[in-house]
Amino acid sequence: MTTGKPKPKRPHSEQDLREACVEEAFRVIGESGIDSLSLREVARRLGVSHQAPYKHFPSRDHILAEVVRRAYMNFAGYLEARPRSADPEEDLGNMGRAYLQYAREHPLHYTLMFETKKPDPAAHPEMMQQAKYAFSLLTEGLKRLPHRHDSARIPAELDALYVWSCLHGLASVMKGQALHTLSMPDAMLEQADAFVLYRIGTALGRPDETA
Amino acid sequence: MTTGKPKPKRPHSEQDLREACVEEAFRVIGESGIDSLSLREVARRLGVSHQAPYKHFPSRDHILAEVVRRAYMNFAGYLEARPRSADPEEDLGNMGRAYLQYAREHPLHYTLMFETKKPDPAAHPEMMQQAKYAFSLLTEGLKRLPHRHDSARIPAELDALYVWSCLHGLASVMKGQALHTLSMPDAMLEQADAFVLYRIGTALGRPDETA
DNA sequence: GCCTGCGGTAGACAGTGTCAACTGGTGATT
DNA sequence: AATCACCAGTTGACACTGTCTACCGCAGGC
Repeated sequence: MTTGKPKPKRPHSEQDLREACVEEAFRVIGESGIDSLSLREVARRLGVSHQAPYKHFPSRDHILAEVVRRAYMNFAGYLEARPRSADPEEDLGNMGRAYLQYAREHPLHYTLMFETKKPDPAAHPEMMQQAKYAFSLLTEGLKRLPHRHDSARIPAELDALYVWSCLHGLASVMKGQALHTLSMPDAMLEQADAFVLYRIGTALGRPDETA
Repeated sequence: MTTGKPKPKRPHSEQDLREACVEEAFRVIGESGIDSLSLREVARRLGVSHQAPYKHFPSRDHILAEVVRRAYMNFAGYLEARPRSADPEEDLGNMGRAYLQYAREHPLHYTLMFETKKPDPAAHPEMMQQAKYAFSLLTEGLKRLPHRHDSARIPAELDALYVWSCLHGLASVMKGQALHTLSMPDAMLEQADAFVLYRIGTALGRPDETA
């Protein structure tokens, strides 16, 4: 009887409207950008009333927090799926490449994690849980490095912070089209990833250099 | 006669309403955050009609672009006011310290420059002009460095990009309270600036180490 | 003396997030 | 079995936003 209804999208088959909201939110953000995400738009696309999503999320920030949380999850999964290497040095390089590659291939997710005016981390701890985990991957990788001259004095977390700063800074800078307006030639930009990783290697005391 | 009017603020004495708008916008952003800036609020505070600012700015983005442009100007000025040193190495260190210090002391301006969803750089070239200038300060500083083993092959812009990535990444990471939720102890955070600068020095081949 | 333009006002419109009240159905309690 | 509570969803409002359009007064140039 009611099968003829031309619902805008699938009638969110089961009671998984919450799930559908999050997915649709991702889609909207991907199409129209982060700040043009509106719960009303999401509801409209899902063919439900403008207030329906609020039965599953207390506020706009809460749905955003969930979206960001999934971005962190996705990111951590990507880092873990990097080509593994028995050599800690090389493995860390793989992680660095994976990091920058992720930022380039999934600018949407990356923006969500780091660039977006996030909905107050303190208020959404479950969101930061995933962030913690992703960061721990880097720290663990660094702890596996062969001992360097200063490794006794320098905690791995500090080096993790350094490496993360470099990677995040580069990814962040590359993503914005700032560099094009800074008239940096494309040929140089293509080298950037490899070069920054090279410099990081130097900073950490690449073994084949100190030997 | 009309002196008794309790105008919300000064009656923007001259025809410098445009100027007053920008200043008030800064104030609003400082108080309520970047995205709660509304031209209506600005107009209200200035005691003019909600449409008055639009006589000076075509759109909300245009006033934001002007605000961001001034942030860049302010930032470049701060970098230039750093303690100067005849030694290029030390001078560059001073610049790095100034960079991080600015990010810490003027989080509002820093956010405006780098974290904010900016109003399409391509559409507001005068905004990016200031950005270019600030970046050139760094590049020039690097070009003044004593020649290193690879300075022939590596253009200064690439190293500028590396250094900027590190600095921006660190500043960006430190500004968000992400690190506190990442349970990094305060004592470590206090060392972060100096440590990252130290690592950058190593990466660039600190002279007293290669000698 | 007119007329044009510029800075300002006032009113409308389509959006938005969010609050409040209502509704229909389902599961548990009595 | 009847009742009750709750829960997902609906509708309607409110205040707020950016932006469009029309209006108004007053300056200066012809």
